[in-house]
Amino acid sequence: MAALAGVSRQTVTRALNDMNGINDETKQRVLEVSKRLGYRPSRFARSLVAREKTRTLGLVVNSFRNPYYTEIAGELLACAASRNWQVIMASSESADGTAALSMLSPQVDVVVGHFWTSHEQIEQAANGIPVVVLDRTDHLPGMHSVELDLRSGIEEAVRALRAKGARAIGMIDSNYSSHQPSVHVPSSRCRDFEEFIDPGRPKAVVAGEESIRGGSLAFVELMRAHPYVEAVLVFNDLMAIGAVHAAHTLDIKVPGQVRILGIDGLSLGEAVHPPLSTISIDREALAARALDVADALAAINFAETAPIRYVVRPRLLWRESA
Amino acid sequence: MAALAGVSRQTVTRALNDMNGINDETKQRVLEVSKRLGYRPSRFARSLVAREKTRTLGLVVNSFRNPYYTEIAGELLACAASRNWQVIMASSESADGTAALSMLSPQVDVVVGHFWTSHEQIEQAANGIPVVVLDRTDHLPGMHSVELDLRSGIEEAVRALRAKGARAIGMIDSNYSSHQPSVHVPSSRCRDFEEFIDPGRPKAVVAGEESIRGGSLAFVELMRAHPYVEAVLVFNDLMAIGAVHAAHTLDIKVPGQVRILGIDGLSLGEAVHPPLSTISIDREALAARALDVADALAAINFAETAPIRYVVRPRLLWRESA
DNA sequence: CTGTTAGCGCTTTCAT
DNA sequence: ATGAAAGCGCTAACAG
Repeated sequence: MAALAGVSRQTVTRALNDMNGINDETKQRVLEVSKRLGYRPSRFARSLVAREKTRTLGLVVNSFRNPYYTEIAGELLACAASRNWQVIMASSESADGTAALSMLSPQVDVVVGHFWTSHEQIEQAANGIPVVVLDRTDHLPGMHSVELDLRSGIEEAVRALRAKGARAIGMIDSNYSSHQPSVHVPSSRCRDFEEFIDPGRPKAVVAGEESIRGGSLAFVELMRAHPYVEAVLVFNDLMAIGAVHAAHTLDIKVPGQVRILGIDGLSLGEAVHPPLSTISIDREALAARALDVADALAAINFAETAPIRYVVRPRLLWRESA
Repeated sequence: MAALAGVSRQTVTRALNDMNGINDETKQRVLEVSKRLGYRPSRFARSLVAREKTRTLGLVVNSFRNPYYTEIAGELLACAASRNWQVIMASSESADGTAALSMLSPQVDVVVGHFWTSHEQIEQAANGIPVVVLDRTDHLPGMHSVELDLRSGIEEAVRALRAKGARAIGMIDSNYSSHQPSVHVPSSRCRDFEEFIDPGRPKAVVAGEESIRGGSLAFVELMRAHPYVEAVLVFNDLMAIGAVHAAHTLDIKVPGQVRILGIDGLSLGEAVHPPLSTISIDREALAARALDVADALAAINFAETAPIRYVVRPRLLWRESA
């Protein structure tokens, strides 16, 4: 304690926080001693007595390799800063996020993130801290959420592609949910898609890894197996960019021969040729809604409440690839 | 206090942390009451008394739109998790980072980030918290740092491009440091580059915005002004990807007519055609060194020390564009 | 201007 | 198995 080095507890506080009611000379002396001793006030004790407790939000980021997630993280950080929240992040790179969640839960007031596991597992890992689940199309009982109405976007997209003259429409899905590579478990995006396609037609669906390369490979496979397709809906923009590259390699004209439509609305999509058309997700709104939930919970001091739910609607962003 | 609702303080603690030495029945009763009241132990008081204080690192991310920074953030997060650090992030999107720094400083033990301002400004915003400066090529007096020896990488690159037969080598620089668009203030990457180019030759340097689009525009401008260049070093991979696109549009063969070499080593560079050659920065090492500093500081309990400095060397990654 | 007292909300230690 | 007391390191409020 720096108090030993001259004065009393309180005077040290006054000097370090430069409050008034202290002799300038004593202040200098205290500051000097504290520096010499390398003294640092404990942030724990400080926040314990602080009148206005700092509000901290935990964010579980799925992957720092997919710009979709990092852009959401960026939006959330910006939004959080403007609303006076601190953000502690953890990433769950291909794990299910519950590990990250249970690391975070003791340090924060609320956790926001993409979680693909069951309601029960999330609740258990949350350890009593409220969780805001992002981006699920299905609703988890008893959890706050900012959902995504991709279904309506996909319906609109299929209709629009038809209107543009595409007769056979295929899809490149993610193989993420398929634990054995041999059997494909359709993602919910894929299930929505299949529902809006005429049941009569053969299904032209191929799955790949969620990356640019995965999209390329899947596109090649799709065109080999179903050469008749005139439009392809792709699980996300990253894979769609890969598909555009593959089309270029295969010398297939986009959108002349095949229309390619991604999902996400990444700005990266502007960088390929032709620029990627996509079902665009309003990530700014997603972040803002998540913070709305956080603010609402803070207002009632994080007491138990009925789940707060928001839905964000995507919109079609027609660039050139479809 | 849930103690009012039945038992005493400690019994509540015992129940909530399920410690032993408590009747199973009382425990259940306490848990039930605490849930009904929506009771949450204060994380502030908890961390105050915790034997092992949680170590928290602040990370100032420059931009969530440039994968270079998000990938570093990802590496840091992973590395931090494995070494038992929490990470609080703030982003400084195009601001100078001191605002983010001063937001973070009361909440963390040490701050890591890219800072382009002066030593004094950083120190002031840090408010006594140690700072680890990343990626500067110049050294800031009295600050811990993980520096980047880009100079040697650029020298090697210029030499290699010459060896591959490129006679005139141009550069696309960032206009970030130029506050008026009309006068170009060369970045340090650019100054290094110019030093390794024969002083006799006319300088073929053009500056643009740090984005894919900025790279495209700058490439077009460069080829118009200096049609004789046979190789181009680009400020970063994002801009280099733009340059590759522009070359495609202008029908310039890469690497046949012009070799294009980026800086950063983004995996995104694999996604363009031809795949981008680049001066690759080992982001994993960068993150690891930053955490080495943090660990060293934690070991001496964040007392004042002489600056700790690491240097990370880049390596040339020859894919196909150069 | 400075020092003393009283908590912040929890956990640990020691009694019961 | 439970309760009482002490203290984590700080700051607010009051005394001197």
